[in-house]
Amino acid sequence: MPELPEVETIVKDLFPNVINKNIASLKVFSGSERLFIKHSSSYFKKQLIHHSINNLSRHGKYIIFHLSENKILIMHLRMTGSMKMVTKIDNQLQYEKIRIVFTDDTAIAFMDIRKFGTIDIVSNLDVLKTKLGPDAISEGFNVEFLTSQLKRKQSSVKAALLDQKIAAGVGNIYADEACWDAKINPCKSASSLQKKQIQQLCNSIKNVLQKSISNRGTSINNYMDLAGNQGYHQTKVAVYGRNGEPCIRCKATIKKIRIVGRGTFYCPRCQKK
DNA sequence: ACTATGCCCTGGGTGC
DNA sequence: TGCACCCAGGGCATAG
Repeated sequence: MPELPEVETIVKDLFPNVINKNIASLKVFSGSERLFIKHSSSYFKKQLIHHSINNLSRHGKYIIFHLSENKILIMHLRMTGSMKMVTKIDNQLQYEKIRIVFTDDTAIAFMDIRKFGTIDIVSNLDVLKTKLGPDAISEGFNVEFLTSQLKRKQSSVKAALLDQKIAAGVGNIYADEACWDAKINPCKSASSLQKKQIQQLCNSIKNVLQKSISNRGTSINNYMDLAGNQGYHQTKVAVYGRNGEPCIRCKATIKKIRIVGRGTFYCPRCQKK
């Protein structure tokens, strides 16, 4: 599932392939109906065609295409969305839902097995600002901000880390990895963390995300990069998906529990409550 | 206002 | 081998 490091990898790879290109057409395949709930596919075609991509950015798990005439295309891959660079004439890929074709006949194919992915066209980024806090690897995400947020949270640390208004881009895998790295029990009440623990947690979140970015993301489940290759970070995870296996720090057995409906992995010895 | 829960969806895994 | 069932979880709507 693409979280911040996976989306970051995709955006970095996508950049040289799309920047300053002009959109010639939008191909819409069957099974893409959910993508077009907010607006019709013809609306999207009208909005996109003849526009150029001036810039590309990311906030949390959202991919942001900055188009000419101040139009903005926002994509979210959710659980199983992926993209691949193809050409206009390539056959439809498996699970391909839409294809954005450029005037040089290259194209972005958007695939999605479970159809949870979303696209939207907006005129400014207000829609993201209202639902997202600072990006977890940005300067805005720091000890002061995290402290102010955790203090007033009436939930577990794990639930707080999954809250995109607190740590935009952190998902289930990196929330668990960060808690393990900071030696904090994910069940612990967020508001009960000591100053030192919050400092450690903030550092751990950034370190865990940056390490994964340098490994081109974690390929557990369906994540693939723009070229269809897996990341390398799945061999580096400390707890996620390792229930029953020994903790790499203290050799105790990793446990799996559920917190706010999400599978949560932790070491009961070095992440005491 | 807040937090928790169910839902969307499909492929892969498990157990009978 | 077949088939029913369960699980994975991001973000949203809804319930409490």
